[in-house]
Amino acid sequence: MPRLRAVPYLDTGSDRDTVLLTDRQREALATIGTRVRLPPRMPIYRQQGAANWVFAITEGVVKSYRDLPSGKRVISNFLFARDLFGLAENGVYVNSAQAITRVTFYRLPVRELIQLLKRDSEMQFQFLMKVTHELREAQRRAIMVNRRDAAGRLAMFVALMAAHADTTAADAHDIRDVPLPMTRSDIAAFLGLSLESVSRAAAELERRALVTFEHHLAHIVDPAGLTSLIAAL
Amino acid sequence: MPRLRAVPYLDTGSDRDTVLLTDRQREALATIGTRVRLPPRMPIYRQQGAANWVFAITEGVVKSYRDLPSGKRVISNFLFARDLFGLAENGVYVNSAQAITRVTFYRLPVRELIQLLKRDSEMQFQFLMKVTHELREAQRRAIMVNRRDAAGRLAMFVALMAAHADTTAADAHDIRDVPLPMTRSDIAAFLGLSLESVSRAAAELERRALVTFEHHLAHIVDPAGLTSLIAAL
DNA sequence: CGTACCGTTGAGCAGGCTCAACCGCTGTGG
DNA sequence: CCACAGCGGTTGAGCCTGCTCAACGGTACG
Repeated sequence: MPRLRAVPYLDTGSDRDTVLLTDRQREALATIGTRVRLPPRMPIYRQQGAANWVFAITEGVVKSYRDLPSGKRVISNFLFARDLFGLAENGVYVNSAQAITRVTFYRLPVRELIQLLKRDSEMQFQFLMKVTHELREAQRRAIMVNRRDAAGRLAMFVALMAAHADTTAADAHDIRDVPLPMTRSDIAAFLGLSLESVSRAAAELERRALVTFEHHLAHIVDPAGLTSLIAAL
Repeated sequence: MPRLRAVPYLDTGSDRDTVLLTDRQREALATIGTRVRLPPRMPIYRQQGAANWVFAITEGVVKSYRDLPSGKRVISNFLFARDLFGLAENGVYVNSAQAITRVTFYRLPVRELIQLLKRDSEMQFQFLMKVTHELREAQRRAIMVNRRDAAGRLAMFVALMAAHADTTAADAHDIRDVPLPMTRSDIAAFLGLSLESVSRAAAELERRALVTFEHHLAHIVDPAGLTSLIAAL
């Protein structure tokens, strides 16, 4: 059943992401939606396509990207478990979406979802908090990409992925091994860098003994050093 | 009374911004809120301050910005009539806000607003659409700032301001005179450029006979040329 | 009239982009 | 079984453009 993850607008005392939705609400969503499982690299929808569904991830990683007139590809966001995706405008998706890992999500028909939200005001409020959360995250990403130096951007990216990693760890700061299921090219398209720059930035972080990279895993060697580099924006 | 402006998620047939909120809903908001008028440059709230209010602009321009540890200042957004601002996380504002022009807004107490939204599901839906709209705009801004060339960024900025300008013109593309009430420094902090680069970019747009700048007004000389420069991202 | 602020312009520097070569791995077809 | 192409990734050389530092002009205000 679908879940949602969001930091609340108002203070709730705990600084952990609040798990939204009651069991009853999750059941209602599961009832109107369809559970779908897809293999890696599978396209989910294309920009300008009719936006008939909103998607709620339960497992895996999805990328949301946009192809620009020039042919450049920008990745707006990576989506994880308990995230929503399927942003649209005037009935058409503004981005394309594609599975990165094997992914499981609930496919929710928009019109029925809207009716459900209008009937269940508490659940609609959870969705409002979720979208508000995404707006904050988008601002944070904008600040990250604002940095001039590639190493700093990549450092922030690793920290961001660490925050999204399995929350089984008691504290996000204790996470040392960060899975990076996306390719270098995806990271570049997300950070607004060339993929060569990402590669060089990774080499620099290793040279500075902050993070090591192997395959699709980043290992944080010096959390304090990484944090101070991130704070230097 | 407050209004909201948003492009809907679903197709409504018209591509104009849909004016949200019924008269009754606007009255309800005016009842719980306070109408406030401020002179230019007046601070409204500070980042990390207790987030007790959400604001709905009826007239004027506001900037929402963030001071980074390094001392750099980033402008996340400019807000216009029929915009909401006051984004918070865990009960504290994530940005600071300051009036640019003389501004009038409704100051809505968050807790009462939430209660009102939970009671009036249709109005809550309008707010959900508004935040969704802002999320799309944030993605669009991210793409704008992604550009390498300063002239292209400034061109997109002028087009963005034209879209926000008085919608008295029948078509946004017909707007030639675009007020830019913010300083060059504000534009630079918004676009992620140095203010010298903004100045040089303005000079280049004038040299290319696309836009002329005087005081706080941009005059679009060659709309087609400007559009093609913008599309070249 | 001096000061402060906004804005413009110039010189030199630095960091990221482009183009290009190269490595290792994988899947394919002769 | 091997040759080859394709893809992801790394590294190097040189260029380009935006940043920094600096000087200067115009305007508003005490």
